[in-house]
Amino acid sequence: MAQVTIRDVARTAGVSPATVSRVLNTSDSVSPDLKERVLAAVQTLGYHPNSQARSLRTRATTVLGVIISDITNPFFTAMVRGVEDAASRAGYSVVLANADEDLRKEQRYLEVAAAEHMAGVLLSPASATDTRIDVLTERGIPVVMIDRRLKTADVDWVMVNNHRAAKEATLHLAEQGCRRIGFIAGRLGTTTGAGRLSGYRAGLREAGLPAARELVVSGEFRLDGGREATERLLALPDRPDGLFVSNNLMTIGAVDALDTAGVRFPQDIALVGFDDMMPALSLRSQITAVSQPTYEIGRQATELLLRRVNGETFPEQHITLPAELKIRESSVRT
Amino acid sequence: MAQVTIRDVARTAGVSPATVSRVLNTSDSVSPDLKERVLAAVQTLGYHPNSQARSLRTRATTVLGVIISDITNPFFTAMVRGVEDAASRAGYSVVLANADEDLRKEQRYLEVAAAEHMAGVLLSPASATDTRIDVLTERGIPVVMIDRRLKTADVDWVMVNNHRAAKEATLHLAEQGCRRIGFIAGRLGTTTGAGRLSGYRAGLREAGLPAARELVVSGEFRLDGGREATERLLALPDRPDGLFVSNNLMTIGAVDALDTAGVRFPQDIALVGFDDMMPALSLRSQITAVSQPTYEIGRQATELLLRRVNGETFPEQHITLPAELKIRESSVRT
DNA sequence: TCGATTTCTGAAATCGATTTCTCGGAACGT
DNA sequence: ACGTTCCGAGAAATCGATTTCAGAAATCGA
Repeated sequence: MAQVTIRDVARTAGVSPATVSRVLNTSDSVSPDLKERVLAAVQTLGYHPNSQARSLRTRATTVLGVIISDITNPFFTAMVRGVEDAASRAGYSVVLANADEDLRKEQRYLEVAAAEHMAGVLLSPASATDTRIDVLTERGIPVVMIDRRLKTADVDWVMVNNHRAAKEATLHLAEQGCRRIGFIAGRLGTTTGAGRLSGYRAGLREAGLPAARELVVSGEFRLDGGREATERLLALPDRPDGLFVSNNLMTIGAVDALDTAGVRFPQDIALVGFDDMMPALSLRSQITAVSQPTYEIGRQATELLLRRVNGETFPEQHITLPAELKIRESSVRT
Repeated sequence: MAQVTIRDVARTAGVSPATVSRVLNTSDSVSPDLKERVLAAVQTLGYHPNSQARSLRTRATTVLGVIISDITNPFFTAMVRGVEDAASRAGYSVVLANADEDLRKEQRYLEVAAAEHMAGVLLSPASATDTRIDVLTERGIPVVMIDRRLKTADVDWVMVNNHRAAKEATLHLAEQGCRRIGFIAGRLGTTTGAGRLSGYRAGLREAGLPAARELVVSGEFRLDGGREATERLLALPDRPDGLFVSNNLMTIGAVDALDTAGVRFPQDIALVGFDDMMPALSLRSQITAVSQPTYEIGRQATELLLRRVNGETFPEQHITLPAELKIRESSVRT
């Protein structure tokens, strides 16, 4: 119940607090005799240093924060695996916070990260323009963006080229003979949402297809958003013959809507998604999708962040990892 | 870059640090004039109190820790939603840690929670017998177990009655005419794993069915674990005619194995799972499953924890929430 | 052998907040 | 009008660690 402090250890070991600290932290030489007494006292008392007191003094912690925008999206949770592995290898712990695509919550967690003096933060911002990371940068806490960029701050990031990947996916649909390709966009306020949309448009242009405004529907990056958007596309007088959905959860919603409407793929409509589906969906049907190296994004972002944390200075880093279009049944017309 | 401290605020406001603290925290009366000057200084300097210094002094934080055993399991992430809502309503922040069913990682995070002096911790222990929460209880940090119990400590918990739910599910399969019901168990070292197994056995007994040892196969609470276990059951000379899978991810693996082997459900084998599947799987086929009130578990556990955090003392609380067997296509024989 | 250097250790300062203690002046009662 | 209470605000102690500083002892060199 009562907190065991360094003074208690010092007293039972018959030394000063300074010596205890030296034994536990520094490589300063302490006589073997005292060292042993200190370690014994630590053992018997069950002493754990108070990390708040420590980091108040040293101005350093070994905790990294990860603020993601949707914890129920397996894309993010897979990425966190990469983060945790890289962090624990370097002796850091990782705490997660779920901003839930909500700017207010996000800001709250950024403030928590600052107040707790976290060593560094990985952030997937809820908005490319409205998210403010000043509260961290002002205090010298390094930030690395993952998956999404922030347009209003110069900062490191690690992600895939969403524009290019979306363009490729669109061209693939065109090659399959699609003439009216519907696009289900996510939050356009994020760089992923916007980048994928512009990639889709570029793909249409390159394929020589007209860009019909009614073929683009946007919604939240969630299952329901995908379902509703698909329903709207299916309600068009001239239905699309191809469909590109720009997020994994939305793709599941889209499949559901297609099933409900009795629209088959790839026969009636060729379907391409973004991000690997949770394994579950692959059971329903093999769905063509842009696959991102999620684990690698997490790992590399963390290693970059740790270099900043350790005080290395180097120009802003922008790491683009390759995304791969995995062509499967849902988009291939025989 | 440089940290703005309470002294800086005090200096620019022309008052003492004590007065600044009083303005910001207490209800102690401060003359309107000074109060205004302090608030102005806080504004212009962009002062954010250092929460480490504060909690070093007050011995209190407003951060709750949630340590879960598998962040990629949507069961847990749904539960976290309930936690976050209840916590933020009370002005607390939530940080997550992923122990990954690994006792060493779990212990590390428990130590982090203790060292960071978190206000309270919600824990879903990796083991019912080997997880040690002393590091928290010794320091007076309240802990509430969620989803899984700990046998070695007297502590509050919130969960469903796994034994009863599993028994009900088994009886349901028996009612559908199954005579040889296979059971895919999860980690038996957890109370959920063990409780579901004992419930299955009780169900067999009550239905008057023999308990064949070879019909029980256990594995990790993961997709692969479910797939492999199912393959082993299908390889039996006398195949089961019913299958009860004790976890959601495992159920997905089981469906995959059944598909691959060309075994149809419910025709060839009646199937029941545990936990709601991620929405994705419901597309594949409507699967009968024991459904848990995940959000409620998170919410109630958090409210319980917050009562402890606020110093209320009351006897150990054990809250059992109702699980519901949702009967769908996969188990119903016509 | 004696002074200079190194090694080890403890006392005290420090990190940034909160809170107790203290004291001067205003308000109050009789 | 005088003594007592109350109130507001600053000085200083405190939380639990690390780190600088300084001094005693031990080691070294000539």
